[in-house]
Amino acid sequence: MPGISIGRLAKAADVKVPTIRFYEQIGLMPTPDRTDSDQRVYGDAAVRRLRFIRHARQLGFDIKDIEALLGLADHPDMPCGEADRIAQSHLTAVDEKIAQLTRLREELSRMTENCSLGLAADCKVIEVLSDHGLCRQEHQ
Amino acid sequence: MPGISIGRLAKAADVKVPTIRFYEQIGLMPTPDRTDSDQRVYGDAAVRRLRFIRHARQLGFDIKDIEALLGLADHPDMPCGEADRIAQSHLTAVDEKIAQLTRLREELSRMTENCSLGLAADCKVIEVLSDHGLCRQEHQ
DNA sequence: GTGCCCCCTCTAGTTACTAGAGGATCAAGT
DNA sequence: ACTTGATCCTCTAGTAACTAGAGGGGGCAC
Repeated sequence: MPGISIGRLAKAADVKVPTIRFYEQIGLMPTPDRTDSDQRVYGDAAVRRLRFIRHARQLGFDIKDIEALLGLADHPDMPCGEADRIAQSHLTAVDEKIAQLTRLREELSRMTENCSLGLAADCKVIEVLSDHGLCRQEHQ
Repeated sequence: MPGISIGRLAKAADVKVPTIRFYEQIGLMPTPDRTDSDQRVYGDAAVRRLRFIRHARQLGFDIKDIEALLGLADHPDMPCGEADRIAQSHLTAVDEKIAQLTRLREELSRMTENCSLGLAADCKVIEVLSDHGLCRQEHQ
């Protein structure tokens, strides 16, 4: 009675089928039982684990971090400082990325606002790209 | 008299040496002249082109877009609507990315703020990851 | 029994580089 | 002239996290 196919697991966790096989291959998902005809069979634990993974991926955690977080989720008796540390450091990275993209947005916006839509010779977009000195922002 | 090595070009445009060879391989940089001992020799045009590429990459343009922009930069007599279109669509993509990251930031921030630093069993970070329903924001 | 969809494995492709092996060449100092 | 260290060469493989495709087997409905 219990046990769902890889396709049903994929739908249950909103993850594509090849991605599940990939996660199994890299050891992020455990190797499941198989039917006589070699088809994978999953239980509730697999659904929960895969949902956890999917959610963490959507939040931008990389797979190493997810492994660590899953390890903590599997051991509720362990202190969770590590989970907090991972989430905090990811938050910092996201903040930096936002700041960087905001600076780029500025420069792109200036480029396109000044574009005369005339000939390439007078194009601000190309001019700015050609001469870094024309851009006021510093890149890191 | 004229002509610099790949190492000098790398410094002049602030790009790593292997990256230049990679750009040559994919056709983004033209194949340079060589010395008798087969070492690459570059001129001013290469410096300008590589600086253009580097700046565009810093702004997040992908290599296909950079090829198109370089094509326009090489032909100042062409209309520049295409350059504007590329830059505009990249600007839109950057805006979307910023919006998405800002939503993620919110959720991450809520996760870490509520973390009690106690046992994993009570950890908000792990709890939120385990149950998507706990997060108010929708992911796309 | 015959579609049709789902499942299997395995390989290769994506992006934009980066790292390393293994060897040749150059420029400077002694 | 010799040596030393930096720089150059080619080629292969690795990175992250999948995605796509080839080529074939299995299961269920009509």
